[in-house]
Formats: sequence, structure tokens, C-alpha cells
Amino acid sequence: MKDFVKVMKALSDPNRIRIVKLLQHKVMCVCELQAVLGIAQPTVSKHLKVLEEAGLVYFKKDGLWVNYYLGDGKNSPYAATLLGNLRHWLEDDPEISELVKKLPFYNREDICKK
Amino acid sequence: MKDFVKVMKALSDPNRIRIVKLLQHKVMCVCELQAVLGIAQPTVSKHLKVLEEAGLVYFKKDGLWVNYYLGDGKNSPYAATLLGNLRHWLEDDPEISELVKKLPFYNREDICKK
DNA sequence: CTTTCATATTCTTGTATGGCAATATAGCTA
DNA sequence: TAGCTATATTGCCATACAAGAATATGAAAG
Repeated sequence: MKDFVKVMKALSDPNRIRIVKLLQHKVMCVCELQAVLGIAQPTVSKHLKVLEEAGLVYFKKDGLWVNYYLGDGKNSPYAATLLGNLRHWLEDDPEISELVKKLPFYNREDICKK
Repeated sequence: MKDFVKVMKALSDPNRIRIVKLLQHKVMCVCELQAVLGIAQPTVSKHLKVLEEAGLVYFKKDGLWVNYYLGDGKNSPYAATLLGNLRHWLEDDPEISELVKKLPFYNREDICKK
């Protein structure tokens, strides 16, 4: 029950849903997500933590960067199913499409090193 | 996106999840749910409203009673899928099993008319 | 070892949410 | 009509949560 609630809660927030939909297209670091979503960096980090604790997202550190990518659902059947559904779901959502369309124009080298 | 969030939010609360799992076994009125869950009547009503607005639950009035039953997901593909998944999910949850086991001993005639 | 940079954590604030008591509503019955 | 009964709504309280500013951490580079 607790695991299920965790997954549902994690997918109850628009920004976290956007993150999942974005990660379907490529592995991303925090600053890239921050730029694409237009929200503060701590906010992104916190959302990623919630997603990670629900088993929806994994991460791998690479020097200063932290690469986040979609989970495989190995640790949560609920996460596995929902991640599968979300591959089709919201594909036609205009807001999501807009974000995905902008995605190629963001890369970490340009975004950071201000 | 908004519809999806509504379904996820509706299924993010333990008591609402319990209601869905209980309705899998029989049509129930508010006072029956109140008795089984052990929470106040207004709380049950509010939860049912949230579930109904997410397309997870329907209701039909019958005199004084209001019968709530599981939705068919006609109005929400998200609700349809989640309701399908929830037929298997949490079947082995000890707390849910406990509630379901007590279910036959609750009927509206005994509960109400205090 | 100091600086720099990407990310995480802490803190505070405003808003959303679950809970119940009290009240309102709607349908039956006398 | 009046009174009773099941449910809905309102109002309030305590807690949870999203957001960003400020700060801390930790890894690379000089």
C-alpha cells in the first residue's frame, strides 16, 4: 500500500509528470531540466528525489553532473506499469509536445557555465 | 494532463484506495463505507466526491440511500487502466484483506437507523 | 588548498489537503 | 404538514507539500 501511494503521489504533480515525459526522450541532468521546465534548481532536485524514491527514476553521477534517466521498474511493479503507460499517455498533450519540441535546443554545456 | 493528475491525486490517499478496493466486492452506500473504514461520514462523502470527479466511481440514488460503485472508465482512459490494475494490485495487502474479510458482516440496515 | 561549478539540503512562505463537528439538503413517512 | 433519516456541504484546524532564496556539499581544475 505504501509503495503504491508513493508512486501515485509522485505522479500527482505536473512538474514531476513533465520530468518523466522529458526523460523518455533523453538522459538529462538537473540544469537541463531546470532550463526546460523554467523552475528553480532546488525545486527540480526535490522533484527528482521524490521520483527516485518511488522507483520511477534512477541517477548516475558523472563528475559534477548527475544524469537522471527513467527507471526500469525493477523495484516497483506499480512504477513499472505506470512508466509503461506513460509512454503513450500524454503524448498528445499540447504542453508536453511543446516541451519535447524545445528539447533538442537545450544542452548542458550551453545552459551551465554562466 | 489535468485529467491524469486528477486520477493520480484521487488514488494518492489510503482511504480512497481502500474505498476502491472495497467497491470491487460490492456496491456500497456511504454509511457502510463509514462503518468499515471507521472514519467520519463527511470524510467519506468528500473522498467519494474526489473519486467521482476523477471518473473512478459512479453513484446512483435510491431513495435516501446513495449507492456507489466502481466506474467503467468510459470518461477517462486513465481511470479505466488504473481501475483495471487495481483489480490485482493490493490484493495481498494485509490491511486490505482485513477490510474485505469484515465486509460481509456490514449491511446498511444494521448500521443505520440508530 | 583554494576556487569554481553542478547539485543537494535547509529554511521559510503560501497553498492544498485530510479530518471532524456542525449544519444544510433531500427524500421518505406519519 | 412535520418529523425522521441518509447524505452533502460548510467551517475550522492541523498537517503536508510545492516553490524559491540562501546555504551546504562534493567533485574537478588551477
